[in-house]
Amino acid sequence: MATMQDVARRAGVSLSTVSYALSGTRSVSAATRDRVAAAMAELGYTPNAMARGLASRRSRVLALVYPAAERGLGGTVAEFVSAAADTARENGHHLVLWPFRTNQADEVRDLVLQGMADGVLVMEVTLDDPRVATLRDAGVPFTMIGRTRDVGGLPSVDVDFERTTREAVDHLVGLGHRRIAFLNHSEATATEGYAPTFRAEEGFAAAMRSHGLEPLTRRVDESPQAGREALADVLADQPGTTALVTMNEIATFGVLAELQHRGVGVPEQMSVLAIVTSPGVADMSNPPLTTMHAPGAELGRLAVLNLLSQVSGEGSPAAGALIGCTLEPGQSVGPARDAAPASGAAQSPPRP
Amino acid sequence: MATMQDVARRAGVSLSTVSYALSGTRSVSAATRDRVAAAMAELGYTPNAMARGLASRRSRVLALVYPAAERGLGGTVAEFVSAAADTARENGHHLVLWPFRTNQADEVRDLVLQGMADGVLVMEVTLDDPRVATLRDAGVPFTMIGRTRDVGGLPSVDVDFERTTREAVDHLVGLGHRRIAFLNHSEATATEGYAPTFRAEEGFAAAMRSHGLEPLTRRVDESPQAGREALADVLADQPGTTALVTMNEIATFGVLAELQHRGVGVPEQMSVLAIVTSPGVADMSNPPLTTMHAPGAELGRLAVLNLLSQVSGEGSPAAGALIGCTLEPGQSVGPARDAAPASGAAQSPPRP
DNA sequence: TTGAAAGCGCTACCAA
DNA sequence: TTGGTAGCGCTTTCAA
Repeated sequence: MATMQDVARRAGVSLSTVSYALSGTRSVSAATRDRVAAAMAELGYTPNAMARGLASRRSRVLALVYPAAERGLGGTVAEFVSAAADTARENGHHLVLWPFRTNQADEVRDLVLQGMADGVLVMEVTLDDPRVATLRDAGVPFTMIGRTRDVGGLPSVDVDFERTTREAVDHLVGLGHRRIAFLNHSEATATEGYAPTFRAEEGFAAAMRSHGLEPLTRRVDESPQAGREALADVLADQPGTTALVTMNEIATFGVLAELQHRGVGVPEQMSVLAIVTSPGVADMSNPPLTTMHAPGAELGRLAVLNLLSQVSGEGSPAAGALIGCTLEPGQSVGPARDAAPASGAAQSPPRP
Repeated sequence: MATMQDVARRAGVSLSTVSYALSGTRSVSAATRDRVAAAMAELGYTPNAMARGLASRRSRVLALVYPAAERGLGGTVAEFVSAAADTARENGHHLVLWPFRTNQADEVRDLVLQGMADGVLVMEVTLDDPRVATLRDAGVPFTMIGRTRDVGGLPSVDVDFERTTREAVDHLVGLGHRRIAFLNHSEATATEGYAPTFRAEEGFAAAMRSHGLEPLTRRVDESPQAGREALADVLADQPGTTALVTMNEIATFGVLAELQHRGVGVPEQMSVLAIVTSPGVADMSNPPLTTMHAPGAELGRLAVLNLLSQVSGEGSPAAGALIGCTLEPGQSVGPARDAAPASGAAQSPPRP
């Protein structure tokens, strides 16, 4: 392997000039720069990341910690990772996914303390996430994707669940729907402190009440079968239901299958609005789903920029950013079935 | 940050003794070892990974390259990653996931040439994978998960598709099934050279023919809707079909929904055997699926051991390992519907 | 069983 | 605009 010293000799310049030509840290004449570049090409020079890291005390690696082994990695996370990796690269960094389990807080901290990474993006943050406390106490630069119960000014980016559920409800109410049910993530996610389950549920309830409507929520296991059962459950509890908001992709498949099985037309007799979805799910069903697409890419970009601003010590990172989902029209949402014929749909009183 | 020199002073020994005490590379008296350990604890010493990497010319990082941004990361890959990470850790290494796209072969190579990683695990290998050629030519240690068209003695681990499909067919034939259809991955995966699509298809055909049966295969898009359509298609083409082998999880959901919709009992009238599945899918349906579980964990372990043997230069790594799937009984496979009533199930002649 | 010291290949400061 | 050089914190050989 050719070293920087080899390049310097070949180009007839000093080692430091090669270093500066490579990093652009100080100006180098065009002529010199060309000769250095030529020497590098001729020798097939490849910089040594360890040496650079040791000398500069920066690895130029950002660690994304995500419990991939526990959760898999869906479309939304994939969009996040993709955008985060691109943003990191544009800023001269590598974005690397470190498959640590949620209970490996110390290992995550040590990554940075040992200099393998300059900072951490923490995904799947729970309401009381042990990793966050550990990183904060160790003074390790990090940005949360999601929020703990008590955000306390810590840097974070997250889906704006309040806004997303409100827009979902507003959209449906605007179409004349009054009896709307929310099919949430599972009870298991709630038990383990998965924040979106709570934030979306609260947001949905608040939005419904702001319209004078009663929220009906069900927590549903992540399986098609559970989706079918949840639909049956909802229709038994609230027979007049004309619209569903779902935040559970796999269960939504079951819901659609069960609706078809029962001969309930979508969207003629039942509207289905899938929120916080990943790309591609809309087209996995017939009719294509109307969705509110999670802002994975935007979150990834913001999270990396936030972390870089901490790592570079430049500027004060925004404490927290909340991004809403984007409504993407499909064919699974339409006017309420009794809204068109009746004179005043929005006036129809709730049943006792 | 305390350095090794600080620890040495505090323990009253030389720097090199601290290094040896830490690495165990040469014997250190118990007394000395204890004093070094105490000094480390008192100072809160954390070793510097960059310095160690520079001096030893080894990063102790294994890079797993996987196009997470393009594919997401399902249960099988999650099991693989988990086992690979554990095996790496047991051997003093980190396993990190580097989100490179399939066309970023040079970037993957540079990872190792720059010393950020010691070797590469290449996932989602296609029949003609550009990354494999690049890594081979650069002399970078790597192990494929999957196989190119021409394996040529390159280190690899893979699912044994030939064996898995044969066992699947044997199992069904043993239950009296004669008309068996295979629902494969999509045409799109075939177009991009995704090897499992071909290997499974060929294996299924060979297994069927070895029983004197005619293979019927359909390539199905990865969506529930496509699964429903594929079932309709198969039943139209081959009305007497009594069993399905599927290698397409999402489509399988649609198949089950459509079967229920048509009132076709599972497994009384139709057996469904899902092969190369990830954990959890079996329980996502009712009745629970009978599956052949992909050996993700075993592949992860073997892949890391193979790569480590290359990196350490010790022993010759096994060129290739093929692991079959494990049959996991569920309730979606049963005797052929016309086998039970008839006198000799296995003897029932194929219809003309 | 231990110590001394020569690097590993860079960055970045101090001079010129 | 360029050169010289002192580290960065460790591993590992050579000696004792």
